[in-house]
Amino acid sequence: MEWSLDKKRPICPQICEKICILVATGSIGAGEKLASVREVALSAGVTPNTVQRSFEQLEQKGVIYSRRGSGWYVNEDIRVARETMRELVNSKTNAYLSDMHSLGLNNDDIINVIKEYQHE
Amino acid sequence: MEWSLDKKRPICPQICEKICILVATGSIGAGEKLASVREVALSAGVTPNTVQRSFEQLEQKGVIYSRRGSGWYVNEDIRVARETMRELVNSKTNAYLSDMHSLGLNNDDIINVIKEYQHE
Amino acid sequence: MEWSLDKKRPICPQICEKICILVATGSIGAGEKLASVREVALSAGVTPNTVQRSFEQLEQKGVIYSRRGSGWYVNEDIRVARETMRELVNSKTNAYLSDMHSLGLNNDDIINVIKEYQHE
Amino acid sequence: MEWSLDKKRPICPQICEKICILVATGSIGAGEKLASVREVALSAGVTPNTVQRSFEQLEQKGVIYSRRGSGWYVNEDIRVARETMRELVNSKTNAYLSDMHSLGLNNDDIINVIKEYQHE
DNA sequence: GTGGTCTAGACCACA
DNA sequence: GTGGTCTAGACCACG
Repeated sequence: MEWSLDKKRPICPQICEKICILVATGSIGAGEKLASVREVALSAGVTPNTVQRSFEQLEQKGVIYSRRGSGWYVNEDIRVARETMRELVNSKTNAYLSDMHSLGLNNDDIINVIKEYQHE
Repeated sequence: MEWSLDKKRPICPQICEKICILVATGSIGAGEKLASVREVALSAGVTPNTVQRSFEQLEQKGVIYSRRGSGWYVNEDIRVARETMRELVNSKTNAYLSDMHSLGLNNDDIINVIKEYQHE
Repeated sequence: MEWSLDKKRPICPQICEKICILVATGSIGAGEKLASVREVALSAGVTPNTVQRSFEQLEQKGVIYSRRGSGWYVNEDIRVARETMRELVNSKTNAYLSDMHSLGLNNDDIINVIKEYQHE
Repeated sequence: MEWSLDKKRPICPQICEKICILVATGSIGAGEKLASVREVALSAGVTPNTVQRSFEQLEQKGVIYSRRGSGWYVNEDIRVARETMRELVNSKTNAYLSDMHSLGLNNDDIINVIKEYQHE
């Protein structure tokens, strides 16, 4: 699995997001078992500690859950994952628009800039 | 001057961006003297230390320069400021689009999301 | 580690130079972890703040880079450090020769002056 | 008169040095009248305040002296100016050699670097 | 008055 | 533990 983490930004939330996407898009099915903390840590090039904390945060959100001695599993109800994804889109879009506005761009400017990028 | 800084985010880059906009849009003319570090600090409600760092970063980018005991001045060539602003827009847009794509949105989705937000 | 800093001159560039030399000469290997900001501050007898600024300046030159919560690491490519050192030598030599020339010394005079000092 | 001051470094000592050289080399003769503070300030592009302080420092060293209502004059004895110049050479050379040594260059290296520059 | 540098100490999120 | 950021306040030389 390719994680392509940005080492300049906090690792933990990045891992949370990646897994959320995998769950929300069905790449990891409901009820399915996740790779072990150690495996994820190895493949992502981070410490198991960090992966553990990511999983715990996802558990708290209700995306996954743990079974002692067995591992981590995707929750049967993946609506939480989808909702989390939607919130991510919202917050990132909000932040982006806010940034662009303070950089002096109006709504039309922003749309144009994005379209330029997409055509490249 | 109204700074309207978001205290939840790093102050330094915010000040850099604000000044950059003022220079790039001509609100502060080429060669013109900026408000002193202490004045900006007072009006922005931050420490002179923070303003100093912001100005130094802008100097290193070639947007402004300092004269000891005299003050900070806008560079004669404001193209640097314009270029810096453009780079900011680029990097932020790149990051945003990259995030949206990894969240599973395609180009049309992104445009739609943004338009939704702008209508609110 | 012995820092032997000259407290009469700005500390920040002195730390930058010392680190640069250690990297350029291989005393700290490529990819290797540096002592923490706090450790360096302690051993050098300065504030962590100052060390932090030094490291950031080295990062911006591409000599080292940081991993949040982990530490500072030497860049894999140490050519940047070597280049930075060479530029330091250049700029200081340029400034020195320029000063000597405006003090009325010609090339031979300068060489002689330096040799005198070295024999002391 | 061409002053070619480096705006990034303290102005006052630069003016002092320039005048010292003019006196020590005889470009301004012993007992001769200097240009007025205002004239120097104008031609050098600095404030009269700065020139005034430079002259006062030179007076304190015994290089020049003032006659109320008349202006500033070179001291009849220019040995002080020559001595001051020599001290400048000494201190700058000391600083330069110290810098080079901390950059890891030995005596031979330094001589070589300087010769390289002079051949350019 | 101005910029330039540093100290001392705090708080935060991250590994 | 680590880096990242900021506050508060000091001192200096310069204009």
